[in-house]
Amino acid sequence: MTIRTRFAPSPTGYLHIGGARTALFSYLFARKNQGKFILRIEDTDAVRSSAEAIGAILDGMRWLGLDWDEGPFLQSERFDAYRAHAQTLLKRGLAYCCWCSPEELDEKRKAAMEKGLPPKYDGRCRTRADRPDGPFAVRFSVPPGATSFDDMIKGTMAFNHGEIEDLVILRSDNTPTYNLCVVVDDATMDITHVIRGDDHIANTPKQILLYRALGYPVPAFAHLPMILGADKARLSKRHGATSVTAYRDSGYLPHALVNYRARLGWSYGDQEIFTKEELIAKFSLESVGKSPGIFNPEKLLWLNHHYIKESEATELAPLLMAHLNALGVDASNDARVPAIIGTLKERAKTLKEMAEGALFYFRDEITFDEKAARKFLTPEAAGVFAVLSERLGSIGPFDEKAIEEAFGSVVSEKGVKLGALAQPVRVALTGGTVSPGIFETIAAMGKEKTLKRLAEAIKVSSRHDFSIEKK
RNA sequence: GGUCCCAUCGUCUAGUGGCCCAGGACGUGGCCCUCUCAAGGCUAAAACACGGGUUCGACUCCCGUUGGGACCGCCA
Repeated sequence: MTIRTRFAPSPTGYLHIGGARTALFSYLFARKNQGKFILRIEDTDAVRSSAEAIGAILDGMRWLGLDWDEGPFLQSERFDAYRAHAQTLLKRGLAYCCWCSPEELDEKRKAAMEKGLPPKYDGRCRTRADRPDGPFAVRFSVPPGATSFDDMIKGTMAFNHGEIEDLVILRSDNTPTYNLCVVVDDATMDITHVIRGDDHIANTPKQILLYRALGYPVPAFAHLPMILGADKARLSKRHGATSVTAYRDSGYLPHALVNYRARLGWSYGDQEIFTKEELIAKFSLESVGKSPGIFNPEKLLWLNHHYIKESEATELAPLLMAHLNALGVDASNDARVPAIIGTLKERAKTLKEMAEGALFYFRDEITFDEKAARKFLTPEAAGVFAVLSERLGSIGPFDEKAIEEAFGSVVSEKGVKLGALAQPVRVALTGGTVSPGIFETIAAMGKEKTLKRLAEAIKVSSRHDFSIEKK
């Protein structure tokens, strides 16, 4: 039997960081077992679902590389199937019509909650003989007894039917509800393993009852613990960016996100870094933990930085363009880009940071940090810049080695330390005191731009008057 | 309130009765390297929630307590 898993988000928002992990685990489990991974959109709530959200979810899934084998199926296109199943239940006497109004039930529920009683539907219409006019809903008739199942993550779970109310499966407007839809879909789509968040645990016995009433085999269940925010509350907008596309826009690499989330709740000994292939080969539901995990942005950042460092400059280049564009730089025809990325990989934790750090390479005019300029762009420095400029202008291949030699010669002639030369040059070229190594920076910047900047710096330094910038 | 789930460093986790006075990773501190900032190397501090059992022996098994969380919809 081929293993079939599914990810079934409701399109009421973007692909959430928590939902994406559920998707990831379902995906990994299917791939590990040479199974199929199905995508289904649970949009039975017409009011809260939107086409934009569906697009955003598909977008997020693709970006993360979670390719699905079948779907996306839309529940809104399968209403006939759900209604037919509800009719079957009605015919078999396993469901009944209910004329109670939602308002009335809502009041009863509130009253029960206040008294500290379980807010359960009293089953009033269950034995009702008459068929009054007006709209009615269809409820599943929960039989007496108890239901238990072996969760692949949490272990054996048992529920008394006394705690389960007769759930509505068809609303009074003839639309199906969630529990009916999942069961019908999972059954007819031959889903063998239902992997989802543990907020669905309480639904599971209801669904098992539905499978049985409908005569379908019951799939295996695996309930994943939730991801919480730093305050141990369920992850929400308050915890910062939570949609996967927001991470893309902030300069995260998709695999960093995948790797991070795989390790949140799952582990493989002490290993932290996994390629996608390793994840697939090593994943198992047995090694998924039972307890909820707290989302740690710092570690994600570390992983992202790790993957930036590991990536080739040429593969990062196209990704960086978008972030440069956002800062008003079009570097698409600039041949220096790979070399520039090479200088920034070690110190940019995100692509966004990298773009910001790369800005000085592209600007026509640089603005000097006032404090730095005051300290380093002195008349003495102007003299050194002139000598250096001459040296750099005469070297053959403009590479790091030749540049270092040029610096070496100036250093020994002037009898100064390298630092005393490097810092002023850094300010002259980048505008500030922080940058990649000075030789690699110069090499990446290119001869032309370097000499132009030095010439400008000589002018500024000779004057050594920054009163204009001072205001 | 009821039902259910969970519990190892601040965080993610290893650990399936002796290998553990508890290992790794992020973060934090220190040192080294060094042209700035990083990166890298070394190093330090940091945890088995509590109380009872079971056992020759419990982080590991059982019970209770406490603390977190989820669910209780004609939402999904």
